[in-house]
Parts: sequence; C-alpha cells; structure tokens
Amino acid sequence: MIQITNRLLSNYYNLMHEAKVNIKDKIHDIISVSLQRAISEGKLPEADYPVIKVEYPRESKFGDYSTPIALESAKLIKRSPMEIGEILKSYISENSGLISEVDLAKPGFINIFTSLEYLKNNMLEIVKIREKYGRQQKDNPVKYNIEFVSANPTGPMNVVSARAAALGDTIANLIEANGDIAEREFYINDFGNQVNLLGRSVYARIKELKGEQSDFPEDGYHGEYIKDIAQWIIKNHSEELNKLENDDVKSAYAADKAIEYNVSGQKKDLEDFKVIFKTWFRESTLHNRGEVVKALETLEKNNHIYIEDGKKVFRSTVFGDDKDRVVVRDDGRPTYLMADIAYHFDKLERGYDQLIDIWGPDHHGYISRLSGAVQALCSKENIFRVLISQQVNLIMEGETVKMSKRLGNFSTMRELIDEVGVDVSRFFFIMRSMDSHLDFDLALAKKNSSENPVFYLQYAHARICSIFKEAEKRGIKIKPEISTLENLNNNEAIVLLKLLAKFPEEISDAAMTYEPHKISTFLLRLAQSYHRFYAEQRVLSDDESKTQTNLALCDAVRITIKNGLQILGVTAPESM
RNA sequence: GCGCCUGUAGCUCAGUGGAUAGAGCGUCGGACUUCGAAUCCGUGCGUCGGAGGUUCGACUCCUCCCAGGCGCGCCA
Repeated sequence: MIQITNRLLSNYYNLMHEAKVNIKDKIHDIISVSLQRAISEGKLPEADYPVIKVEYPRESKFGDYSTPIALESAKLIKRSPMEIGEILKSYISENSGLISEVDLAKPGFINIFTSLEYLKNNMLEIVKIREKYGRQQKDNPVKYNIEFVSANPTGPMNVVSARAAALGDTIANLIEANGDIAEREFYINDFGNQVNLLGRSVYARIKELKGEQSDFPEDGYHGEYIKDIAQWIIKNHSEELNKLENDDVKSAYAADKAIEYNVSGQKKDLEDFKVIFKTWFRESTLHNRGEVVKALETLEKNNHIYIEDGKKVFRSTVFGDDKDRVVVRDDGRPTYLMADIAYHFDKLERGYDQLIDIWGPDHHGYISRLSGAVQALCSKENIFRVLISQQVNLIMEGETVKMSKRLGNFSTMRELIDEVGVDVSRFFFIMRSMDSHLDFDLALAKKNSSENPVFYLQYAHARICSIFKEAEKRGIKIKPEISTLENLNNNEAIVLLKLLAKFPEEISDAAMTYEPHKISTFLLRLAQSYHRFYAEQRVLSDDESKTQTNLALCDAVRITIKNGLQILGVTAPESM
C-alpha cells in the first residue's frame, strides 16, 4: 500500500509539471493522492476502495467538479460519508493553484471549485497556443485504422453513406486531436456477383444506346445512372471494347470501367465532403494476392473450420454467433464473409493497435461472425470494434422520406451536398448520437437563422471577428497579458472561462467513446454563453485593462469554436 | 420466432449509477441613438413507454411486457 502511495505521489508531482493533462484528470489524481495520504497517515483504513469518479455536478453552486467517493466507500469501511468526506476534504484543500475551494455537501459529495486564477491562465494559454488548443500530444500514440462508408461501387452513394462519412471522418479527427493516429480506409467490393451483374447491366445499356438488341438482366441495376456510365464508356472506351471477343468478355470489361467510373465519382463526392481516405482497398486484390486462401489456411490450422456437404464452415458459434457460417462453397468459391475475414486479417497484419469499422444498421447481424473471425485470428482482446451508424430519415415539408436503396427513391449524397452544403450536412449528421435514428430536416437545414444550429455557432465566431475588426479600426493593440482577474469577475465571463477549460476533456471524452455529437453539444453551449456575455458585457471601452481582458476572452472563445468546428469539418467564417 | 437500435416537454433531442431531469425549436411577452438583433432576456412545458428487481441512490444496470424502425442468405 505504501508503494502504491509513493507511485501515486510521484504521478502527482509529474502532473504538476505536465501541462497537457486536462483538469478532470488532474482532479482525479489529486483526490487519489489525498485518499492515499489519508490512509498512510492512519486517518482512513486500508481497503479496496472503489474507482474514483470525477463528475460534473448538475448545478454550478455545487462546484465545477465533484466526487462521490465518500458516499461509495461508506459501507465498505463502515464510516459515515460525511465523516470520510471531512477527512478527504482536508487533504484535497492542501494544494495550490488549480482548486480554490473544497466543499462537503449533504449526503457526502465532495465538491470542488476551480480557481479563477487558473482559469485566467488557461485563457492566456489558449490565446498563445491557438490552433493547438484542445490537441494533445502523446509519446506513444495508439494507431487506429478506421474503415467507413465502403459503399458498393455499383452506383452513387446515398444519404446513409453521407452520415457514415461525416461520422467516420469526425471520429478520426477526434482521435487525432486526442494525440493518437487515425488512418481512414475505404473498402471497395469489386468482386463477385454484383460486379458481374453491374457489367451485364451496363453492357446491355451500351447495346441499347447503339441501337442493338439487348437482353437486360432481370435482376440488374435499373437506375438511370447506368445509362450515363454506358454513354461514358461509348464515348471514351469504344475502341477497346470493340476489340474484345464476345459478350461475356465485353461485360467484364464494362464492369471494370463502371467500377472505375463509380469509384472516382465516390472519391470526388467524398473529397467535396472534406473526407480524404488514406487507403482505397480493393477486395479483388485479396483474391489476386492469395490472401483469401492464406486467411482460410490460418483458420483451418487453428481448428476453426470444419467441412460439411463439401463446404467449408467457420465455427462462429464459438464466438457467440447464432449459427456457423459457410466460408467456402462446395464449388470452391469463397463467400463474401471469407473475403472480409481475409481483409481484416490483412488489416491486423498491417500492425494497427485498434481496428474500427462503421457499418449501416442493416449489417448489425454480421458483427458477431466477423468479430468472431478476428478473435480467431488475433490474440489481442478488443482490437476490433464495429460502430453502427443508424438510419437517416429525410424530412421534407413535415413528410418523412425513408432512405433505402431497396425502396426506389434514393436521394444521393451529391444531391444533399448541393442542396444544403457541406457545413450544414456534416453538422446535422454528427449532432445526434449515432445510435439514434436521425431526422434530417431539409427545411431547417436550409434556413440561415438561429433555428439552424450551424449558423448560430458560426455567427458567434463571425461576431467575435467583427469585434476584432472594430478594435483594429479604433487602433487598439492587442495585449492579452495585461488581463486582470478583476475584469473577469462577472458571471458571464466566469461561465465562459469554465467552458473553455473543459474543451480538452470534452475532446478526450468524445474521442474515447467515439461520440462526436458531444462536441457539437459542447460548442453550442459555448456559443450560447458567448452570446450571453456579449449581451451583458461591453467588450470595447475606454478602460484599457477591461478592454484587453475582454478581447483576450473573446479571442479564446473564437479559437475554441474554430478548433471545435475544425474537428467537425465545418468552417468558421469571419463574416457571414 | 430470434437479434440490434429507439421510446425523456407540443416537436427535435442532450443527459459517466448521484443532488430539484435539461437544451434548442415552437407559444406568448419584452430588449437595439452604443463592438453584428443571424442576438439576448423572461414565460409555460414532464406518470423519463409500462411493470417488477438490484442499492445508500435508477432516465441510466438486470428481467419481463408494449410501441416504432432495421436486420435475420452459400447476396454483397
């Protein structure tokens, strides 16, 4: 126990010199050290204390942070919560800088107030480090691979893909801001039946356009865009096409060109959506390089495969699946699952610490079999995580239009970007928790008013920029260093300072839980508090010290909003 | 039948097992000779889908039920 105490104390002292750690973590460590000291000095008994939780009290009068540790350990050590709280409080109070007051409240909460001095210094830090505020650096970053969108290369992307794109990219941004490494990856299913079908559909349209007789496949792709592809091939690749022997070869060629056409279209749409993938991984390369066979052999070697009626079956029930899954058909062709297993095997071999996939809601049933395969191939626990991005309902004039490829009416991602713009689309897609079925209100998205949260947020940023322009016009030179505590001692400013200080822990929290909507919620609160500050406090005045303090605060808010928006992939305009 | 997601204010949604359940929109009423009124202030709004259970304490965890959505191929 004494060893533990020493270790915690040394952590504590390290933390005092480590500026990157957020306040919540610091407070956690202070409480932890206090507890250990109380134990080592005999004030509290040795015991297996519960994990120390640091939470935000509901009401500000209860402080900025609070811990229920006294409540939670009361039964364990047979002392009253208030008694324990009193002891811990005396140790927690013994620190300088961060904490201004420790309060013990009724049933046994220990409430902690951060000092205005600390918050002011944090504000000056923001103004100094600017775009780096909220970004952590780690000595040993975790390397993530995050695969998302991965839409079939058989046509344009729909609105569900757009949501996945916004979510995946934002989660990757969060991971990077949190000091880790995120590589964005897109998987192209350019193999198998659907490709064959795509080729035959396109080739049939080519024939039709040339006035020849065609037999359009019954279960083929009927969309209008297939005709566009046919037209494109006729215009650019007729010569090569004509050289080919028979219809089968020509269909295969058409499939190849159609995929090229579709993938480059998808890439363009995603780039316009500000999503840049590091890797575009083609399923066909797995088959060509023999990786599918290799993954199969690895599974076989570890006894995860058995043979039934000439088929090879993966024992996925061992990993919680409803039934075992066929991975190789009796004619020797691997199933889609087998290729997907090989794909994830490939990702594992590329040496990531963590694999994340974002899938649509229609694939949740697929999780157990694939994660089972990953477990079968990799000894590391929890290396693979699937996030399900729920469905999107487009609301037009109060009417819900369901987005599904199976229904005929699929709106494309391109239409959406053209219609409401990148900023608004991205924001709307991430502003709700990804578990919730999103109602995307098109009328609201197109409004340039306070009803639209994106504009509300951007307005706060533009408003601050405008103040700085005005300050420049008045010949005011910016000197944040002369800011005083006295000038910050008003409710509106204090609320802002506290929110600003929370930004790094909001990022870290959102990154670790893969919940980008926490950032949009936070930014809206910040913008709201800023508008309140603006309404109550005059920024520019004859009082130089007051003016400089206010400008520093405004600048810190502007920087934080901008950094937050950047993570969301939304612009922060200087004027609107 | 089985699995996943959802159910919180009129609407859209926040809400790590903690203190009196919150915000925006919408309603109604106020605030600009002054840094952007695309803003702010005030106002009302609840059997947290229902019933049990777990415990010091449940919107949160467990079980059952109800409602809505999605999925349950050797397709991809």
